[in-house]
Amino acid sequence: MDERYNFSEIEKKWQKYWEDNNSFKTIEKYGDKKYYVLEMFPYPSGKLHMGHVRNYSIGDVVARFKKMDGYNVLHPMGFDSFGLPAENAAIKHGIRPDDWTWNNIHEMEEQLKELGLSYDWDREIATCHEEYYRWMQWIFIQLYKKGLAYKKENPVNWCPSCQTVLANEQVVDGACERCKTEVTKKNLSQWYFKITDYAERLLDNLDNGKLDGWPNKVKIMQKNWIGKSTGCEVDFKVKDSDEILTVFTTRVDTIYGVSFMVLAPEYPTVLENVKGTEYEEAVKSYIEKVNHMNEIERTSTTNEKTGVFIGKYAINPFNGEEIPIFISDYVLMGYGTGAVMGVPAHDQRDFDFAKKFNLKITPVIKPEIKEGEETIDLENLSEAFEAEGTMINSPLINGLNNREAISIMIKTAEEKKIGKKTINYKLRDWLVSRQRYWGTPIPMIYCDSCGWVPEKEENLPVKLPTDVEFTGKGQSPISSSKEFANCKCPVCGKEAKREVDTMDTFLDSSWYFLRYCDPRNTKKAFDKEKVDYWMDVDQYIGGVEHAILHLMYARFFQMALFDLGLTSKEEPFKNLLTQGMVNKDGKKMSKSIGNVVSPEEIITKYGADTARLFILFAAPPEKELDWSDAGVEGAFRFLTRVYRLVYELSGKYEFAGADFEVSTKEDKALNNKLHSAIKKVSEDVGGRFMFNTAISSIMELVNEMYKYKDGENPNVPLLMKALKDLILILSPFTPHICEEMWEHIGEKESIVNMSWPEFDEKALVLDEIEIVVQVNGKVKDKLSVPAEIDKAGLEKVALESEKIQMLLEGKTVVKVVAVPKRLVNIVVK
RNA sequence: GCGCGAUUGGCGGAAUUGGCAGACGCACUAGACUUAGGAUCUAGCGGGAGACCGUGGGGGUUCAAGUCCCUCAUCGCGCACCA
Repeated sequence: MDERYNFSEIEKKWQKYWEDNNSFKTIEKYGDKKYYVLEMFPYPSGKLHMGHVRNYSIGDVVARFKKMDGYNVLHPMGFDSFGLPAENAAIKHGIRPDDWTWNNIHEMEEQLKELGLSYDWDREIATCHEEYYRWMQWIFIQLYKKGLAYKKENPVNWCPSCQTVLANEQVVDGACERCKTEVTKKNLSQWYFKITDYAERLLDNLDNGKLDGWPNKVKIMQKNWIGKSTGCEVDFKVKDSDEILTVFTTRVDTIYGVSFMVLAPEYPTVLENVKGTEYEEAVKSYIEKVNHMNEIERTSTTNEKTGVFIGKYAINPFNGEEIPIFISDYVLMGYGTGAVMGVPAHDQRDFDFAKKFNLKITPVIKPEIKEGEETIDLENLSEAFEAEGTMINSPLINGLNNREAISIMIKTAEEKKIGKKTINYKLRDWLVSRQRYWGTPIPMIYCDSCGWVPEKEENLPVKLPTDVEFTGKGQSPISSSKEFANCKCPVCGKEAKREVDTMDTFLDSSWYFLRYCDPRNTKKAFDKEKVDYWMDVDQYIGGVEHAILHLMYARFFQMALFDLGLTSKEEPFKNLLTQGMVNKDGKKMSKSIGNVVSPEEIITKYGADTARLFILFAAPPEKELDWSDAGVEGAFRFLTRVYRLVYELSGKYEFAGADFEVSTKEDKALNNKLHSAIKKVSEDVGGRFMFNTAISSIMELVNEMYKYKDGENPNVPLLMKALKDLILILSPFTPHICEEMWEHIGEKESIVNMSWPEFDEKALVLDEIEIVVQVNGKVKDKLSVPAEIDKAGLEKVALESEKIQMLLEGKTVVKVVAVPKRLVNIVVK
């Protein structure tokens, strides 16, 4: 060991050692306790950023700790390697997407290895690899066979820049999640997954204890996204017609207050209803106008209500009243039935609409006014009254609380056969087709006689063609292949055509954690026994930006595969940690601001151990982390300090282990610090995920050791024991330097195979402790007392203190609260 | 608008069950060693001369509140005409 901390040599040396010795190779040990640590795999952009470093450092500390703690740890890494950037590179620079991707993967592998992460590289996967997408296609076919995949023509979200459709989840504020281009609507025939069949289960498991290890925030986001609402469908007859319009409402209690009906402009029978009438022109031009609006304009809540009367009337089935029917853009075709009953007195949107079109406002709920509150003039409402109250003007339910009225009205509607209880979800089926090249080909074939049929499983994979042109325009590049589309129907053998669309890359990432359990299987997607041994993922770590998309899709896949009998766990991720972003100067690191700190430059300047240590120490993992150059210096300084401690002591003392007594006060203090640190790190890394406080307790130990070694008569065997344990508990954070020091103190085996040190409860207990004496809750004195002193003894000692006696002079003691091991509080008057 | 979450020294943060607020680190100040220091070591470091005052503001519960309750403010995130 060099006198100087030569991090770059040390890190290279140990990275090579781990690789040469297969230090992190993992095999199934059935019956042994296992731990599956998973970090969200990266897209191979070619360069690692600080967010990756944070994500993988967290995972690595957990993996290394659990391994030392006796678990059989699965800690894999791979690449989510299908996706648009590869194709864009092809369009721009004429590089083949596969070449571009594999080059990036190799670069990123190198960078990951430079961080000293404890991955079992033998399990590495890349979703663009034939052996991966082959099984992706196989899974697609299983879902298809189970009735969970279907093709449908629908208006879909279309990104004009990416030249592809997008899932609802990929549209953010009316724009493409990836390129921020405004999304338009297009009518296309596309493949969907029936995720809505799983809405209830996806929702249930958020609350039934299965996902207790998830952040509440993520669960709430998913709950909102699924958007369950329970209500009632009611049939309204159209006057002078056979047509029935069914509305969906959560407030059937207000049905006597209905004064109009609104349909979505896209409602299928609208044009038919106005055909040849005086309303036709106005209705058509309104629909035209709405079609030209983008998502943001259309859904803006600040917009004044617009709409057009279509010349027809509907009949309220409860009171026979005739109400005018309008179309308006505030009613969405995609939710409920696309038809809404207007109750202006008790819904703000309906109120705004009624005001605009001078429609009747009939109050049917009377507020219960409490004393001191302002009364509400129901006859002259200035806004809708949306709170609870007592039913009025409603023959069937007058006098009831409106909540009770809801269930009675649903029952009545069902009895009269004019409606039924309904549950609606905001969640839509998952659109999985993409009109792009660099993705898994959808293994479906269209035959004029047989319709859509899946490719035979023995013919998988359906390989991506290579004779394609990348123009960035029009249809999927795959359709430019001369060979690809032509095939034989797997059922009847006639000429048939392949699907030329590829799968959304979110499918690839919806089961990769299962493939890691059995990554080289050429016979199956994964072996059930292996998956059952490793799953579920004990700790999943990644950015909160995946709270809805990836994390919901993966849950859906896991459930569907569970239903297919392919796995025994219904949920994939037992515990989830969402790490915060890495910022610089309070802002997101970005090229345009020019505040990007690259992992490479930090590793070159300080080494991977310092980078890891700083990033874990600077903030708790869930919080945002502000990059600080001074903070990195501090982390580096600490490692140098540890290194020097080992170097100095090794030159002075023998490391041979020997029995020792912990006798002096100084011995006890050091021993106490040592065992407190072991305990703290065990708890903070093993359970709380507070790496910052774990590291700070190690720093305290180092400070104490510096103090101790220069004191009088240091107890050498004790010091050596502390040094050894120090290296052990620091090793998950900064593995390279710890291996080096470990070797230096004469240990023969790699530190990754060592057991986690145990702490001694007895060492944590001090003989003498300091307790606080308060008078009226204010600290007035501190006393050193035997740790085991009881309540009465404590009280006695406190009252005998000189300082306290002086303060008590002339006052009456009302009460004394004594809490052993903590404090005494004397209440006086 | 609705739903989450946050607010603690100059800064990042700690205080896990209501029990000494400010652990640990950064920055800063003084000193030591030194030809020199952006190395290292030592000491100090919330405010106030002090009694005391201090965890975004106001109120409450309690012997005791950063922690529990009410209320207001600011910031961040998510959803957003979902009937």
